Amino acid sequence: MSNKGKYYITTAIAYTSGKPHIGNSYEIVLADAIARYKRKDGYDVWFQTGTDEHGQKIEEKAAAAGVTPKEFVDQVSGTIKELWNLMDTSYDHFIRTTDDYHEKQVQKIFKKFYDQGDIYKGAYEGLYCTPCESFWTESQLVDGKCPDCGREVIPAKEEAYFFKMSKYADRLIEHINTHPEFIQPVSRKNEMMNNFLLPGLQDLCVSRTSFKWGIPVDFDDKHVVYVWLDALTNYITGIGYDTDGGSSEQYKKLWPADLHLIGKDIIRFHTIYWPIFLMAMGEELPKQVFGHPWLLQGDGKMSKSKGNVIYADDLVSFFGVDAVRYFVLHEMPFENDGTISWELIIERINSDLANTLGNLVNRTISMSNKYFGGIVENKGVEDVMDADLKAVVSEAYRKVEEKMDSLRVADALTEIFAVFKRCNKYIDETEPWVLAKDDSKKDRLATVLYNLAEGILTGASLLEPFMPATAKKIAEQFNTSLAAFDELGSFGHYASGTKVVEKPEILFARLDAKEVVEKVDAMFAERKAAEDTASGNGAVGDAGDGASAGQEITVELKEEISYEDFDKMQFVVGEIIKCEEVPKSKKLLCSQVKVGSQVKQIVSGIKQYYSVEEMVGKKVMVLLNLKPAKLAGVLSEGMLLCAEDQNGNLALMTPEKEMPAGAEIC
RNA sequence: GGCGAGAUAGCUCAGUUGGCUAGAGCACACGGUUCAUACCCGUGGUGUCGAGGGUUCAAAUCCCCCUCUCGCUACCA
Repeated sequence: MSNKGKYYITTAIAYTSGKPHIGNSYEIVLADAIARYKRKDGYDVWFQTGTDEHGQKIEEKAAAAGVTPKEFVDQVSGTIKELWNLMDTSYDHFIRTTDDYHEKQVQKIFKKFYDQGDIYKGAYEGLYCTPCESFWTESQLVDGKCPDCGREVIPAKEEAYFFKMSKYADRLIEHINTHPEFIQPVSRKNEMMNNFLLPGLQDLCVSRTSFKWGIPVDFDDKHVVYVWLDALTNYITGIGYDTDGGSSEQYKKLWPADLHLIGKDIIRFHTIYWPIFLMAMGEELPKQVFGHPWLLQGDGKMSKSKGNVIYADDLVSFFGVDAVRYFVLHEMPFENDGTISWELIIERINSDLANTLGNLVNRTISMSNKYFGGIVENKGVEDVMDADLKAVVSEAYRKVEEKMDSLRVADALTEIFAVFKRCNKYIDETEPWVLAKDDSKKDRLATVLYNLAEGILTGASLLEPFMPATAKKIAEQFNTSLAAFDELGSFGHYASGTKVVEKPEILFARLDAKEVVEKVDAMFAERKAAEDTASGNGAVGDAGDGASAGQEITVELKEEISYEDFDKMQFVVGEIIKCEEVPKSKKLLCSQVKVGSQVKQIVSGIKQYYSVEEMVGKKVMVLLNLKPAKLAGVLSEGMLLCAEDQNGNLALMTPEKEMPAGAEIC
């Protein structure tokens, strides 16, 4: 096999706040298919994945579970690694951001940035906008005020380090413009350009003091490194990068990465911040970042509280690894989100895997046994109708290669299955059962079966990167091994005279949709019941099992305030006497609220949860003396108070007994 | 509000720089076949190519406008 050079591919590292659902697991399978394909295609592949383990959210989750953050992430990271293994993924290195070598380098990188002036300590005067919870630099202020809300900024409560993004912005814009392949799909490129780069990049706050679970800034231990700076560098620390110039041979060989495979939600971090960090380090930029779409659950929104979240390991227990790999790879289009549901998976398995592929192997093996005692021999008795089969089979590799080169993995699979479909058609064309009745056509029959075996094995060899176990099983049934890609252009590499297995193994059994769905429902019901019981006992520790239904909300305590602070705020009961949608806004409702003798106009972002009709007549809790502000051009003279759950659902606060509008809340 | 993407057969989608009777897969119906996992092969669509207008010999494909969906972003006092 020719060596086509190195190929370094990464997935995003998974955040260890809980068990990833099928939408997240999709990425590792996609990356694995590409990695296996490139390996087989003659590249020297390095495939890296791992877990992202720092941050406030993890600190909170660990506290809620009553364990240390490290214990928490050890468990979740272990779960994720098991899941990746279960999916039969062939990663070369699994990095954890809590690994020593990684933490050490992150500290050095941070220091280097600081020493060379890319990172500076945030100034103290007038640079923090409390309501926006945002830090601003002098240059970002508009007329000396917050560029977001236009109000006064006040001295920052906490110091922080900032990265001078703007310093590298022009270089990045230039790079993106001259490397159209850098951001895939291209529609994402425009989003990044129009929303961030062209309007002007803001400096990024790259340290935190509000929590401890992170990599400490070694020269200022009040601070921990911002998780994204920490996480992104895994791509280089994992292969031996050293800030001081002592990078490993492996690093020198592998960097820059050929492909960062990530979800479309984190494209911004990978195409703006990461390249800029690399520029600041003086390293090359990755060749390509592909923000893949998501697999969304079709039958109703996936939600933990409904207990219907689809996990990869559940799917595997029902259908087997390769069926799940096939589904997620096949169902995912290039640019739009894909859909997943139990019914869709069953349909795919039945039509493609059981009918087209499984049955093809089965009938071919059966005929070889029935007619020739299992010996597949090329007697060389050709017919004109063989030409087309051979053409389809021999052309397949080239077609698959073309799709894979542009990362069209789903289309590559379709090309492979075209081979199997052609084989099925060939059986009908040649009618082996008719040939079998005529002794003089014995050699023709043998040739037909040989051609079939050859076609199937070529398809199986192509299928190996996508469904490794299945491909191997097929080869075993034909008592041979899978072919290398560079053999596939010619027809006839299956050794004539090989004896196939006597009893064909069913590769994929046909499934009864109704039966499976019933079992699935039963499983979910059982699981939900078990969780309800568990949460009834007050057990909150579900480390590593994101399927938990009744998750406790972690309440983060804010700074203590005095009674005077509290007394400054004026809460009253208000009655909504009129309400209308704010034109040209997605979330805003504008209410006229009767507060005692006067009426205030208040704008609230609750359109998603309340209709205009529902609002009118409601008695609500109002913060009356909040400084008026304009929202979407409409004046708002106060705030309606709401409760908000972890999913962002809102509920208005109303008095428990009838109270008049204007009643003071104290 | 800003920027962008999309709206094609029951479902999921292809349709290159405008050009022959608008395609594929799945599902469905009928026919054929029996080696095989009730499987495989063949045949079957009168689809207003979201609505309207325009450019052109010719538009799903270009332009304008409208409706709806989605993404990113801002805003959710």
